[in-house]
Amino acid sequence: MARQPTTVIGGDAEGTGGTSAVPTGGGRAPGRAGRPTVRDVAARANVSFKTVSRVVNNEPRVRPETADRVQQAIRDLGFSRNYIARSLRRGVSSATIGLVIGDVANPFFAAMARAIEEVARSRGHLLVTASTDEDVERERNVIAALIERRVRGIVVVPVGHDHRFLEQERRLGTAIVFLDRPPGRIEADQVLLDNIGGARLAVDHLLSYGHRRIAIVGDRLELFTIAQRYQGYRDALEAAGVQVDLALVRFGCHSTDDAAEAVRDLLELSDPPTAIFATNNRMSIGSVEVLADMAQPLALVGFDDFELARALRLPVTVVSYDREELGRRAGRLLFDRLDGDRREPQAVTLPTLLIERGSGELRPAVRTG
Amino acid sequence: MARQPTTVIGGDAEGTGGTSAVPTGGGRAPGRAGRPTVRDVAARANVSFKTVSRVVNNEPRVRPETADRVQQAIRDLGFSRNYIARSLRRGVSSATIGLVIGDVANPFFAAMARAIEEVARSRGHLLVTASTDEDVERERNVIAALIERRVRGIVVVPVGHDHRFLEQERRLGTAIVFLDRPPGRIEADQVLLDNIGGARLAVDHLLSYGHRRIAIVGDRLELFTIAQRYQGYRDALEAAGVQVDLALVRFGCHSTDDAAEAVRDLLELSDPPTAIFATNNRMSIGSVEVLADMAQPLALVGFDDFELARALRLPVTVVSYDREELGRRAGRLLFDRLDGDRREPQAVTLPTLLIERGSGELRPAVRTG
DNA sequence: GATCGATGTGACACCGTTGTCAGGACGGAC
DNA sequence: GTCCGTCCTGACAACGGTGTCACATCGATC
Repeated sequence: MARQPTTVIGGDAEGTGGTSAVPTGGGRAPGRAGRPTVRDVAARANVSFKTVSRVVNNEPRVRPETADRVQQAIRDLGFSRNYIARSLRRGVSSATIGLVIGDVANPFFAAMARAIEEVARSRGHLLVTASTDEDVERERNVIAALIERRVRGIVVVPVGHDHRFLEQERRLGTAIVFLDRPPGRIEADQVLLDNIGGARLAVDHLLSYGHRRIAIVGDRLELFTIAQRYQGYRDALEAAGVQVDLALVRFGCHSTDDAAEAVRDLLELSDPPTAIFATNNRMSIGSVEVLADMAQPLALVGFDDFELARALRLPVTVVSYDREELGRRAGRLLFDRLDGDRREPQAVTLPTLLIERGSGELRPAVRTG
Repeated sequence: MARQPTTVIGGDAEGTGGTSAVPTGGGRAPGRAGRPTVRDVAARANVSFKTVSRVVNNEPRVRPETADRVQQAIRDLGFSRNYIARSLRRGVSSATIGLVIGDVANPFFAAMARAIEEVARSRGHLLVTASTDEDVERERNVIAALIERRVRGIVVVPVGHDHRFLEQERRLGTAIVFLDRPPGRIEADQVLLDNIGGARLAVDHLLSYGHRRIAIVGDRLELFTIAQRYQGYRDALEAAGVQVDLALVRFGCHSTDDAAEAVRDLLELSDPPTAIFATNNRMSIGSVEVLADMAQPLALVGFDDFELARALRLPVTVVSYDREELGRRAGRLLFDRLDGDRREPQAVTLPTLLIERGSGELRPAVRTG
């Protein structure tokens, strides 16, 4: 190792004064500046550039000795096939698919991204992941950017409610699969979760432990998944002959703090709930922070599992599901389309599962009014 | 909405029998099959295809009326510029950069990915993210795939210990920045964490609370970051005049369960530790699961913060740092290079920070031997 | 009225591959 | 020796844009 690179701790990388360029190293570089092309390799191996192409693509009908010479030249020059030119010529775009999600840093999306990447990898494709921050305009921009780059397909967790602009794209050959939320105003492939069934599972569970006053805490009701879970909540109560008390319905919470606040507020009611259904993991976490400090905590079931749910002071019972499977199914559907599947748009709905950990198995406390 | 898409719950998407193709819709499609090109637009707008190119690129010197006509034709045909062709001609690759990490589903990597994506976005670039699963061969394959696609630069959290194969790529114009771990056998830009300093912070903290028998629990010592943290541990002890007791040194744990096992084992020693330094968040979680059940828990400081660390039964004191900043710095360094920065390879090291939550502020229990 | 510069547009080559087709070398059958 | 088929190789167009250069038009200037 020649010498240590300049070190800068913290701060805004002060210049080091040095202006020496990165050493250009030994003379392997091809004649012209820039990357070696098939022609450079051809010249070195004394063949036509078409023959180089044949070798690179493992086409038959190349004499072994010729192929060896070409391979050697490829190694000598550090040639790497230009996928851009290849894609252009082939008409089909680079072996790349796009993923449009709310935020990669959110574990929910990250798990799906990983699963889709895995499917893509098994098909020799790379994955371009773009975050929308749940912003409709960004969604459109990002999708346009992916289309300009001619990705072969796009998996999208949609934000907007009008995706007609994608209809034409689909006709032109870009496969599109909607994930976790349905498309707006077009028919298209979609992979969703059984939100209604999952919510029913949660609420039925609480009902079976004797609860009748069950609160629901959730994010914005405009979000498809949240609306669905509310639906399931109402269905379960109705089926049990319990009337929905709107005083126990709290939507519009976004952060864990919002949820904690809502729960504290519920506890102040003259006729407080005995159980809480939290419609996503942020709601669960916010709720459990309040409940865990109580001598006789309310029961709690959350939708969506989260790491450490079992390590908390009050281990949280949740409605869980397979995040990876969601991504995997979307990925498979996408590649099926690319393989020429021409069936009518498919809608896949994945099941949920209740995991008992304690918080959901608490019985209503005896009223000490 | 015409009719509901076919619904399939769970299982392996049984065929629906239907074979009707997605309707091809109204006649807007260009003359030939496939996507409209500049030539199609030109024909419709009665201009040369070069003029279309001018309009698309906002070049000056196009009469407004002409531009309007072209814009209209673009809308009519649903034209989207082919970035692949553009890239080929421009010589510079599509506005895309690559990110090579262990696993997107790991929150540590996901946070960095998000930060890098944000930098890329502000520069009009998209991000291709690829996971290596910490496998050396996959690392090489993935990097080769990125290079074939001519990404403009690559940020890599390296696995292997020999990256000489990248030296030539860098000469040929691909910017490369190493993140979180240093490159092997080449000099290159790198953004690292102050692992040694962070470990000293943790151990000094425990020493200041009176601990002398401090155990260390960690993953494989071959991992750069773990080795560095071990170094910091030894430095701190040495500076305090405490000799390292190898009985308290436990490496090779990978899962949280491994860590819990190691901690239980440490407790069985005839002269057990009074405190534990966990070298990453899995180790912290495994340790805290054991400690939280003790009447008089050992003190614990972990390296790397994790969600809910404060909501656990025993809130965990950690050495934290800014994951996003790690990614951001790497992204900025990358784009600086793409902007023509020719300084010698830079090494940025980011600082760490101790967050007190309780577990690290426990004093040694009085021996009741 | 000729000259000039600015403006708007088009013709054409080129980026680095792959697809098509043509053709030379060689061996076997007649 | 001729013919044919197989095997190997090369010439050239094409993919869909961008860069360069040339040219037509037009108003201003002397």
